[in-house]
Amino acid sequence: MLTIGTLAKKTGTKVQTIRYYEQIGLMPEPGRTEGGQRRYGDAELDRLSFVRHARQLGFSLDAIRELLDLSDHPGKSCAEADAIARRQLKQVEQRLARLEALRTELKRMMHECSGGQTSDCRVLEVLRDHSECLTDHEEIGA
Amino acid sequence: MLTIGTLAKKTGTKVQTIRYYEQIGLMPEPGRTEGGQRRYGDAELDRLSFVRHARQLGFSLDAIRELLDLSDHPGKSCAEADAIARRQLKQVEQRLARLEALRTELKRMMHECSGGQTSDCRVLEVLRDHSECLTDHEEIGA
DNA sequence: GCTTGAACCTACAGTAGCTAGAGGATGTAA
DNA sequence: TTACATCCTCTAGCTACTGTAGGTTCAAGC
Repeated sequence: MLTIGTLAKKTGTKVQTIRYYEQIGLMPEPGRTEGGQRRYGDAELDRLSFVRHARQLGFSLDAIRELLDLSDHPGKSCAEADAIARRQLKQVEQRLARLEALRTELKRMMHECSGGQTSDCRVLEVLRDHSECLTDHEEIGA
Repeated sequence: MLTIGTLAKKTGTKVQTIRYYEQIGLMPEPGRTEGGQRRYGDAELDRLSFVRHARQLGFSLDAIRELLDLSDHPGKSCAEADAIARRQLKQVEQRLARLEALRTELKRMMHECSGGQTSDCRVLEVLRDHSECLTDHEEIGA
């Protein structure tokens, strides 16, 4: 039986985050001691590891909920899990593309900075001059 | 004199976002009509364009505040603006590296998916098996 | 058995950067 | 004058946590 602190350490999670996951129904309500403290078993350790691993791969909590559901029903089609992963990959690739564009523009901007006063600063000038801006009001999801 | 809606359209911002920027002090309080509606001039249009452009480049609102401050004081050293941009570039490159790693792992995961039942699903299996996880409890900022 | 102190508990507030909705007032064109 | 798009304020919500206050429980050492 693990305390919440031990579980936190084993999974690289903060204690509050575990309680938060419980609150939003991602983790089950665990057993308690007489005094009311949470105690966890291996099932919870596995589940939390799954969640954390998926988070590290950038899956949203909603996507993780779906994945956990699939995982809980071994008879379901693998295609759904694959679709979720595919969606995730697409998102990652979109972000990559945008970040690469940002890097290019940032580098260009800085490259032209003369090092003088802000009145001559290319960094500020580029930001000021939206006519040089190539994007057409796209949002940034960083 | 521009209404808030026109300003929003011209800069690709939502009306609520402009009011939000005013609320947090990023945009000045504009003049009002007798009836209390906001009216904007060119200075505000420029400032908002600057803000949006910087946001598109991934700068945080705090960083933008600093940049605006530098922009308002033409005598200050350009080095500060350069440092902010450099910090931003570093962050972008860190995110890029992480996203690239994610893409690799996602692809590997999906590549091995057989398409059968979830009980044999590699996607779920990889997520379950944290021994295969190469990262050591790093957080994801995606 | 008693003390001590780390770790636990709940509840609430705060973070970034918006976005959405309710319910009502204003501006403008026909 | 009337219609209706747009504006106003205020409040709450979103994601995914994180932090704090004020109090309780557990386990180890004496």
